[in-house]
Amino acid sequence: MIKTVSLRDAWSGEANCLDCALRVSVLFAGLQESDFARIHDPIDQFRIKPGAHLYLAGDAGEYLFTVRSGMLKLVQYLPDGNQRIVRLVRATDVLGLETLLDERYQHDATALHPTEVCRFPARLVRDLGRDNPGLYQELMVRWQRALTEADAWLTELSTGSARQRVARLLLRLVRDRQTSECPLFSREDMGAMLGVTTETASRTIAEFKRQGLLVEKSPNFFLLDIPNLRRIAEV
Amino acid sequence: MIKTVSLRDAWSGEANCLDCALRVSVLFAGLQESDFARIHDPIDQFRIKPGAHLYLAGDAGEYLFTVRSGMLKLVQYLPDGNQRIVRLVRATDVLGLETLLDERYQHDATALHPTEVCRFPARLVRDLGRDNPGLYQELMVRWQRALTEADAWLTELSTGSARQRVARLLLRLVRDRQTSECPLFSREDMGAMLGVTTETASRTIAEFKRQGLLVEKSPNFFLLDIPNLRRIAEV
DNA sequence: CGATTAGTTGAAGCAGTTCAAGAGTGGTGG
DNA sequence: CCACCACTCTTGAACTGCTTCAACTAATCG
Repeated sequence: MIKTVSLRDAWSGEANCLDCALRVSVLFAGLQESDFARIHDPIDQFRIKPGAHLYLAGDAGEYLFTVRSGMLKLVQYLPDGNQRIVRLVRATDVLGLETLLDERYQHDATALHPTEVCRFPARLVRDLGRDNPGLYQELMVRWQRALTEADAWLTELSTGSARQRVARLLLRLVRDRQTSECPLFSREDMGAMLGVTTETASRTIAEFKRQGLLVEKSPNFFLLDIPNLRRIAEV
Repeated sequence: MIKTVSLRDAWSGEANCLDCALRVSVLFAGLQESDFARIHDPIDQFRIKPGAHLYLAGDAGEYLFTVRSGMLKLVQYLPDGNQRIVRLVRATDVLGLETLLDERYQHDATALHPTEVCRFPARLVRDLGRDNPGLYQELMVRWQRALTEADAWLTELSTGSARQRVARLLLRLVRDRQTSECPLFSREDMGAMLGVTTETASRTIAEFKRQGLLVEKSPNFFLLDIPNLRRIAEV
């Protein structure tokens, strides 16, 4: 985990929040300039390499994170060691909401692609929230978004045949995007998302490639045949 | 399919929140007597029979509900008509949080057992929230609780063999309760919770009964052998 | 350049599905 | 009050899709 903005830059970090390219869609969207002046704690930025952890389940954290770019997986474990990926988080999503309630992190948060995040203390959110009811509104929106995602994972990605699940996952990855191109991740991760084995994930992807539903532009970067994938997903 | 009872028919009186038996654990826990004086809209209580809907996915609702007793299922549908139960809600849980964000209901909410709920307008929560930051705290707790439940359903109830899933579901139903007795629901619902067919759910329950892991005290009311079920759940 | 890791493919086995039929239960009406 | 219907639960038997185990290839990296 490489720290790209040091504590020393906290003040310019403040300015960064004001000028943040993501500001309209980010947690602090509703804040005024005067509010930002009250941010004394540093807001650090981190650049996370694929495979690196942002935090681990059970960690007593006091920080929330906003994803600037890239993608992370949230992983939970069963007592028998089995793991399950319960959600993916992408740009503008917030991680670690549970720390606002003094809970420990509920998942391992691990980068799948090169990822940039901003880190800020839970206390900061609580302080700002006192005078900014709008911040609570933003928080509720994020919580609900996470919940909707969680429900969708259950209905879409844990129901039906492996073919259907893979197709639905692929479609999900390009949703809200203009292109039908998308980077993929390891077959093992795909299996852990869909509740199938690595081999099944691999076989299904390989089959889709042979059928021309996927074209591999470069290693693990695919072009999707959306209409036909949609047909598979819904049948 | 059981005939739907309209909410009008299920009305069982206006609630007196001040004297509510559940008040310490309910959404309005932190409010003062003076706050309750501001509640002009009636908070109605409803009694819902098993199989009746509280609301349906897509309904434009303006109401939240607190469960007083009983149990409801939250159901989502796939385009192919397949359904999946994504959560169960019980006493002190809140339903319809999404209406606070002006979203439509995301699920069908259907009673599994005889159920009592209190209904209150989203607007009321928004109004009270303006002067009671504590109410937001309570809301966040409920949202996080729902999210934790959703994640657990994925890792516990949609992973592993049918035997494991059924065992985990049963254990979940008696968690936080002093007895090891628990009412069950239809095999069809169990299947929809676990992502297996009705037959598999039935076979597994029948097998557990034969093995003495379950004792049927009365129809669909069981006594659990918790230690041995736990062994099955975790292996 | 050899060593490690991720992906692919094959073959065998099995858990869960599918389809079908019978048993148990509750409700309705003649 | 019993006969009948509707519905859920259970069980059987055949099938199949996924897993398991294993081998091999392709890519990555010190």
